[in-house]
Amino acid sequence: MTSQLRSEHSLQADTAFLLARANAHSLTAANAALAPLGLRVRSFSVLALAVDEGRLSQRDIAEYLRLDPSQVVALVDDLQERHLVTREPDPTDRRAKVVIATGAGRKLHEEAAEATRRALDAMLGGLQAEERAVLRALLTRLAFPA
Amino acid sequence: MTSQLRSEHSLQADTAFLLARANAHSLTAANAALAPLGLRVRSFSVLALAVDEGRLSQRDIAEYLRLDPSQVVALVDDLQERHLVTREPDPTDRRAKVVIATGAGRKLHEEAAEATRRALDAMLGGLQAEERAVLRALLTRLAFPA
DNA sequence: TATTGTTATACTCTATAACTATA
DNA sequence: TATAGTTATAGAGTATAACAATA
Repeated sequence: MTSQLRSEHSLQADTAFLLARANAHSLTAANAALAPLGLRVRSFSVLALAVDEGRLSQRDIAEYLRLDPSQVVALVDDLQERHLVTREPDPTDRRAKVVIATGAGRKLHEEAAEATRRALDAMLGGLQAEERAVLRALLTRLAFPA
Repeated sequence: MTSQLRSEHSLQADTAFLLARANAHSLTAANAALAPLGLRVRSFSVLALAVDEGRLSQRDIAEYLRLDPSQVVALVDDLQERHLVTREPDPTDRRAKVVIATGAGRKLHEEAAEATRRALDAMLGGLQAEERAVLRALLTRLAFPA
């Protein structure tokens, strides 16, 4: 790659481009870290929500992860076949199914969370703790616009 | 969506997740802004590099955009068929082809850059100028690790 | 031997429409 | 009439291997 690739290009000043490239790095690292556990970023994300206490429906999960509800079906199917989550009926709405992690699911999630944390840490290695906090705060506002 | 989706979840503290969600918003907005011009984010990015003075080869473009060289072939094919770019032989390496924007390509790029700028502006609406600069600086370091 | 562009192929992700059962 | 989950399908994006021309 020529040295010009690190500067002088209009895309370099484009926040959307930087966001895409940073995300691509992050995705690659996270998927590599999760592969030995049989997970990918998306299945890990669903598992993480199932571990939390929110008792989320598939619809909730779809909205939170910006996925189509039909995609969540396949992700939950996979996790359920591996006995990592169960679909429980929502007592207040018989249409809805709440996704809950099993004991095995919680255990795997712990390992997976640690693996992704290490991968992210390596990627953020050049940033001070305060810079990381600022980045997280700014990204939160972009990720969840008012 | 329940109110719990805005907080209390482990993913909420995960910078990689925030990066992915912010990027998804950004991609959706940019693709929508580019659609009337017959471009998508990836073809726009290739066009933008062709407009710059770097005289980049397809290999350079692939590396910069984190694409496989074989994907750049298809993107350049499309732009070339629409007479927005040309492939010029590199005098210093007969294997390589330099991708250069035509006059029409430059004109369309100008419109497209303005459209994406507006879309990004809407997305960053909640951020002050200084916050935007900080975000851009931090993302640059993640996008182009030393 | 290694690299550039290319073709081919398979897999993942994204987007949409339609169906069923419930609300 | 609208919503939750599901099925199906097509298009976009990602990843890999192999080949010809050239370095």
